[in-house]
Amino acid sequence: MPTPFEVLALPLRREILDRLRAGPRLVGELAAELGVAQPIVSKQLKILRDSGFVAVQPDAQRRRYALRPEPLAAVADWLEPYRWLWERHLDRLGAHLDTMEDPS
Amino acid sequence: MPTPFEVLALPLRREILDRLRAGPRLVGELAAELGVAQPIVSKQLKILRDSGFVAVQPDAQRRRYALRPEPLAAVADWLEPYRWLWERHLDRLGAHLDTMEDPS
DNA sequence: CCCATAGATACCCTCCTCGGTATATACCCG
DNA sequence: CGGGTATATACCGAGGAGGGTATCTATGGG
Repeated sequence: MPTPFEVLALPLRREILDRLRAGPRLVGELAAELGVAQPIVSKQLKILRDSGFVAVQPDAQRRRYALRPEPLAAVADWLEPYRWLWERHLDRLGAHLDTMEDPS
Repeated sequence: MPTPFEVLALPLRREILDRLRAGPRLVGELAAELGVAQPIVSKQLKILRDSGFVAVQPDAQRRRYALRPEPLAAVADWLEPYRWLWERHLDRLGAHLDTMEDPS
């Protein structure tokens, strides 16, 4: 199973997630909106599914895909210790210096 | 030039960034800490350099690498519209519903 | 000066990913 | 049931990325 970072590396997968932000979508809807062949969307959705980015709700032959938070939250968590880099307010920097230690 | 997401996809590159959080490092120091051959570290540092994640400060034959904020901030910005997914407080959700629109 | 040290670059080889196309599967409807 | 629709899967081929090793370049020290 790929890491969330590897999953987000492909632009098409990020675009699928962007679309799903506006609400759940069927495979065919995504393919049409993105101008991509359906099997390609299905393949990437499988990767997004396996890595927890999306969930499926079957409805007869239709599959409705929706966002799931966990992997995105994991990426946000990884980013957190870097925040002080661009949020250079002194209070945050001070908090950073308090918690800084050599990552093992 | 690869996107920040593609750069972060490789675990070794993320580990390099993690080390640099504790302060600037020489190439050899990174190689030793990570248990990786020096040319491999150099190659990944070049990618991190070209994509703006790190900056170099030459010192004779030494090269001191340090973190740079921009690409990490860009990833954080991309994540921002997803935050409501896992921070499900009603006020944030309300703010989300106010700004939600179909991404073109 | 010459050697040692630090780092970058070049080259090779393998493996995996991605898109494309064809085909299979599931399900509804008439 | 038969055809059509919606989606998944299989297979292929090309390209690129990553690690390994050898070598080049630059610089300081004896």
